[in-house]
Amino acid sequence: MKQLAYRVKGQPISIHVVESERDLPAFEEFVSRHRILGFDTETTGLDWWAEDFRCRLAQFGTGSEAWVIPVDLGPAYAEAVRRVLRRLEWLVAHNGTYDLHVVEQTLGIPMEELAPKMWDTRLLAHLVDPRAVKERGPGLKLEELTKFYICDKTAEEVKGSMALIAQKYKTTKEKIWKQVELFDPDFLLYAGMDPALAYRLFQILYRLVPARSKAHGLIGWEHELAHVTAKMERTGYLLDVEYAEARCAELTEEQHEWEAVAQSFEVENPNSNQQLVEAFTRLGVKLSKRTKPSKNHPKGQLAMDDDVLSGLKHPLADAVIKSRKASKWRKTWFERALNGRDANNRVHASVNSLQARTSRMSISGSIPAQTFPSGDGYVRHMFLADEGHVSCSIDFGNMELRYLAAFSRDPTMLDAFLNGRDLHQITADAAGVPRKIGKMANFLTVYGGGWAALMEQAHIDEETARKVIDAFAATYPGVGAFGRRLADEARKTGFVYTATGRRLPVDPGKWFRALNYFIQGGSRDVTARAILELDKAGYTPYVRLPIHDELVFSFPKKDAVEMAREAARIMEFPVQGLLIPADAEIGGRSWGSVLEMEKSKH
DNA sequence: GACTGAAGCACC
DNA sequence: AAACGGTGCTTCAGTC
Repeated sequence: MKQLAYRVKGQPISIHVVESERDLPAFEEFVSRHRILGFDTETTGLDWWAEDFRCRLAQFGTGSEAWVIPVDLGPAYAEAVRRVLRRLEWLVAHNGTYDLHVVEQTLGIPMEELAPKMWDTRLLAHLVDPRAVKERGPGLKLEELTKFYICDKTAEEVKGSMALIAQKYKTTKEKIWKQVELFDPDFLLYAGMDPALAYRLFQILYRLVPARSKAHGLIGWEHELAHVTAKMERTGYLLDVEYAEARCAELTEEQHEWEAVAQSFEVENPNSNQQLVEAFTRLGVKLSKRTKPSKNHPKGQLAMDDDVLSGLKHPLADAVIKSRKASKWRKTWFERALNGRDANNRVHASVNSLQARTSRMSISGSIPAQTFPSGDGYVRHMFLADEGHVSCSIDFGNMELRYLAAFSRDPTMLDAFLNGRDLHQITADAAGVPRKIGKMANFLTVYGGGWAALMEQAHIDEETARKVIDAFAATYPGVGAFGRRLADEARKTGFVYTATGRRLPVDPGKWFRALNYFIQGGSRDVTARAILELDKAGYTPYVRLPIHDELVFSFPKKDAVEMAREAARIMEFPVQGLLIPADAEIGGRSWGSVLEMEKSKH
């Protein structure tokens, strides 16, 4: 047995490293003295679905004592870890859903068995303060939280250690996890500290969760939700490899075609705005739009975005737009999915159930689904319902605006939804503008936007924009009053509380954002509720992804209509007496076909 | 090579 | 009085 020692703010943490099977009884004796322990794993990478994925170390610990078990050494170690995981009453892990995948894939304990007894410090941290470091918050990563809540120096050392180890092995931070010697003392120290820090964070964070959040049962709720989304991650989404590869080839060809055009104007790299500005200046084209001011460029740089380029009506501009797009679409969506697929051609997204500062979920990794182009099925076609299944999408109708109507109690807005009137048209009529602009004004209100934003977005003059915003305020006075109430609360307390008792911090001086946070966070909770209710009804195996106000399903073909109807009924939810309806759309085999089906109806 | 900020673009 | 909220990914350009 190897012993390592570390100090956090003068308090010792002893790390015991099991080196042979003879050490295992001492480890199990340690565990038997505790009901709850911090837990973490070190693996060969993050791709838990890969065939060559291995768990290398498993670590357990209290705030002052940690044990490192080299599970990669043989079945006896894995068996001991399995026994211990099953015996412990509670586990504490940071981003525990990842460890649930690891344990399931490499040790064979189903997620369903461990999930009910796992506490996730990432979820607790979010309930305490959801802000990223960039937003002047504590952040959500273990290192960030360690720095904020425990000790600067420890965070730096632990964070920096893997980078140093990678240097020592003359490799990259990405590859080090596979290459580092199992008993490298630096690696063992890094590994042993993790469960100890998670354990300490748990003790600190639990009592910092707002009483109001606790009273609403948010802690348990978020844990349940995270486990359901982890099951979705595990299921993965079936990839149409042929289709994806064909699109890659197509887009590569397209990109080269347009790059050649750009080169004929002596632009080597269409992604370099510097080169583009030079080229257009050479060609005598006047540029004026600037990007927002920054440190290095106090006046902003000359903008080269789609808006500017398409306005130029120049063959170079056209080529740049098209080559940029072809390359981005291929790399971000098709290649990402192809590279992330498992042996069964399934792709596993990261569904981060509690991510944004407003609590919205995010989806990242191999399926950044929240950003898939929505115009047609070009990208979504690559995802297939299972064999014998069809794709189905169920989305909430007007979720955020209904949520706003329900809580603001504005009579006109409420009436519009209760009696099936066209809200966008009502706003448009009040201002004497086309419906499209009325719609923009409605959404802009949810975001806290004013006339300037409307002017920019709708390409209208200032006078018209002001008129529309004024008309909105006059038509829905309850919305303004509600927004002011939330802003006042934020000004006094620094926070806005959502209907589920979640505390969301608002930046000083930006109190108007309280309304958006309330709506955005509240709407997310309606989707979260739907996910949990669907899980109880046995629907999780059919759910592929949540995307804000939409859930995508794969249903057996013969039962699809009935299952879709039932799922939509489960999802629908009344807030403050106003129903947020859910509408099901069934397509063919591919996700993209749902969009086509929808189009053909209208 | 790693990291960061900015710009750009894809969404709700 | 006046305010466009929230994501993820890629690339460039500059720094360490």
